[in-house]
Amino acid sequence: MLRVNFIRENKDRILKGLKTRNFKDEDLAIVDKIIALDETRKATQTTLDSSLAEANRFSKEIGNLYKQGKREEADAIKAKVTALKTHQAELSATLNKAQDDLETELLNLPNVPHDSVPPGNTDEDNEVFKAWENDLPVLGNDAQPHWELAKKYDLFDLELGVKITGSGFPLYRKKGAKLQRALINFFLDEADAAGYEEIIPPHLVNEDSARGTGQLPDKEGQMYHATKDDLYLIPTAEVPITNMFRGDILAEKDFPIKVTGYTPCFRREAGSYGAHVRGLNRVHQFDKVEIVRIEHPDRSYAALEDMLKHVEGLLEKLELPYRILRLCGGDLGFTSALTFDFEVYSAAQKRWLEVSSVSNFETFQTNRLKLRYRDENGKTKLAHSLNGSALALARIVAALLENNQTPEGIVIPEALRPYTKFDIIS
RNA sequence: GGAGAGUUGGCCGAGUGGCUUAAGGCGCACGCUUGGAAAGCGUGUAUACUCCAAAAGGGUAUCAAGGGUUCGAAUCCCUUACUCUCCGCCA
Repeated sequence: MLRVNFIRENKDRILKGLKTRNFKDEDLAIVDKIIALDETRKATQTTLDSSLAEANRFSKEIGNLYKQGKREEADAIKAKVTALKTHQAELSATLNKAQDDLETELLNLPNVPHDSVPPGNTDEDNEVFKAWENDLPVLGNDAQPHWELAKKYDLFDLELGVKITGSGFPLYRKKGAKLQRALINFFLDEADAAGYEEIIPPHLVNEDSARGTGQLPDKEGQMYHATKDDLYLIPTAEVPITNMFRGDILAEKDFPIKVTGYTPCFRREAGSYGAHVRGLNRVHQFDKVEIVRIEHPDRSYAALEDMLKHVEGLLEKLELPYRILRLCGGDLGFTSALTFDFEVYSAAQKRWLEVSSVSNFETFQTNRLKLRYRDENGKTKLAHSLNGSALALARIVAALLENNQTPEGIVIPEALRPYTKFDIIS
């Protein structure tokens, strides 16, 4: 959520940003609407405040008059206060409505894209920020997609997942289960070595948390909702981790804040179907190690670069062909200012699979979260928040299985062997 | 799940309707003092919104959250959340 004052002061920038996100001309009116609602809110607030001040003065006077035994004078003033209160009730109804309307409109306004965000409508318009310079792996004609390999080596069982839960809930077994555990530990160790504090957060969050990072109301349909207790299953560790700092006022010396955590992620993915969702390409539950940073605004883009380097390092150690995309205006998430997606090449499917998304949200999340810091003048300012997958497992597994298949079995990359304690799946 | 007791500023803690502009203490910051430090003394010490061109200075709201009673609520009433104790269930 953007601040109203920011919108007032940067109207042209906002409009330009909305155009990058392909807003139609008639939809740009939202900006003026927000400013108008805020005018109403301010004017009403001022009137109400002075009326309240008057009533407060009267009340104090009544107390004094009673003490002096001047009951009649006190009663006369009481009547005045009663009259004021009727007016105040109206004003506060107007104020509440203006605030609610303003909030609703603000929730509909996405983040301002960074200047480097390219124009475009769909994922096909994303800019290849860093291409894979080497040759892509070419497998023989007998190469199998990961869902076939999983059957061959008994690595995961989708039918059993269906029996236990439903489609999209894979059950990993044997070396498939061990591979999952190995990857999680590998990713966590790498994040730890890069200075991230490891935490294990709750896997269900309350409504305030879901709102804080922007899952509500934007992506309500994406989350599993435990209605009896009004809790949400987390779609990513970003939600509990970033909300650790909700409402905090940090000191400058607290920066940088770097936190990592492994969690399962639950996503409803309503409406998904077809060949692209086969196997592990798109599932309702997957494992992910997330990295989150809370940064000083001056250093958030340096932090973003640092995070890209970290994710690149992981993919290089896993020896997977990857490329980095800079998301275009049409594909950029609602809350993000700048997002880089990482894709690994799945040689058997002959397509790129998204395995990581690294974003700078600037103050969009921290405004909702009320996550601030005190600057050198003692003034509170909004911090910047960033996060990235480092990494999401299911598709990494898919690519590893496919790319590393040999007649002898699936070869485990060198860096992962200390974790799997086996070199090959055969 | 049942019964009871609680929730006050960064922290501890007083506060049973107007003397609260939330006492007192701790912490923190600055100053005085000191060769330097400690102690001591003094001053200051929340957040949000808002008024003012700005600064200075005002106003409003906030004592877990929301609602109510009252001219007036930290204080009385209702609802919810959370914490603690005991019981039940339980890895």
